[in-house]
Amino acid sequence: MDHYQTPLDPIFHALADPTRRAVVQRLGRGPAPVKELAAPFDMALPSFMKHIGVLEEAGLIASTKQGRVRTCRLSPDGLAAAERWFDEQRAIWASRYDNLDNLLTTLGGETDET
Amino acid sequence: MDHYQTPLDPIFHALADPTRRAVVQRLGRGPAPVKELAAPFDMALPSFMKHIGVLEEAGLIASTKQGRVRTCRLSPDGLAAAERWFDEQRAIWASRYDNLDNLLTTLGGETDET
DNA sequence: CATATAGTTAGCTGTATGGATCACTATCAG
DNA sequence: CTGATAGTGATCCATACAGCTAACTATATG
Repeated sequence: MDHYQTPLDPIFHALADPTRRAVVQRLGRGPAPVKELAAPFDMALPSFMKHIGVLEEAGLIASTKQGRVRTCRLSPDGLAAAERWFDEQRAIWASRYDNLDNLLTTLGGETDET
Repeated sequence: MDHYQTPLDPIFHALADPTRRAVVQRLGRGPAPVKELAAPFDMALPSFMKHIGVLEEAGLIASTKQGRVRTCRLSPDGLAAAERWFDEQRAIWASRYDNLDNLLTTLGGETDET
């Protein structure tokens, strides 16, 4: 049961770029062909395609080619993996505050919450 | 109304490295001096300090120096900013499904919004 | 068939990144 | 004062990254 986790490095790396985050955001509204995705950006197509490649490698998007058009869509698993990491962190802080709370409680001898 | 938002680029970039994520995770359990943070990693101190620098620049951690010891602690704002981005994305997907729902409803001939 | 469209492949380039070393400062312990 | 400890600062190096152009393939379309 190895719970094979999506590697976070490429996911966060992919998200560390405004162009790529914008693409993710746009795809959140639904699938789109590369050409349309590229339109808002002042960038040569090959350069833009690299971003698509990075996103796809990271498992954040998926794409299929039909005729000469490649359509991209969001693949929520990647995002979910990243969110999971944040959840873990929050769990850690939480347990820390619990401990602090326990400590204070122990020291104070009484739990007064107001 | 500029709502000066913490820039996401450096935050995600900082998180795109296992060493740095590990540091964040460790600091989630409470503050620690650099030396202690560096211990688990097989890396020269100056190299490790760069990671600390990246995290601090990104606003993910803060540090203060007392005597010759620099103590680092988590600064939750950075993490929060990143999480906020995920929240936005989820909101977008959600509205998309809403639209799909509306569309289907419209096609069905009735607008029912509970 | 001729041409436009949508990607793809293959380089090239400047800058950033992650690592190392060496030399240095500043503090604490005897 | 002497030495050890905890960071800093200043390079240096190899690799990765983000952008470019130019040339190519493959699919529509007139």
